[in-house]
Amino acid sequence: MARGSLYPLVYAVVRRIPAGRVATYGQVASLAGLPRHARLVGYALHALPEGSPVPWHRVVNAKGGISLRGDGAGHDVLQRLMLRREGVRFREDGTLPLDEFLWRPRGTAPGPRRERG
DNA sequence: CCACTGACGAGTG
DNA sequence: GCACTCGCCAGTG
Repeated sequence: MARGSLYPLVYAVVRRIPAGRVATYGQVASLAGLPRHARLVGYALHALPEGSPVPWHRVVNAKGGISLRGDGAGHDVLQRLMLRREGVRFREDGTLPLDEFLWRPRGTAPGPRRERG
């Protein structure tokens, strides 16, 4: 894959994330065919403009937390707000229980699968 | 072109 | 669980 064509791949995967679920940078990167390129995912989302059809707020780090830095626009707070509106709950630590809200596309199961609910 | 930085992840001690 | 290190690619000076 030629360099520079990675962004569209990342966006395509992020758009596949259903509401009420979250995905990690590494997971998105892997699904986009870019394993070990978690940084690229974050960088791609960083380049996303406001009003973009890409649900960037559904992407979190492997710790289930918001890694956003001080954008000055409060995007870090916005992400948590957007997720809460989708039914996602945060822990007191400010992190997310990936065991419950981690997006699990068919076939892949990066997290602990629940048996018999 | 080189060096540093940046929405990260995994391994080691 | 925390701190340190390496890897990966793109952007800026």
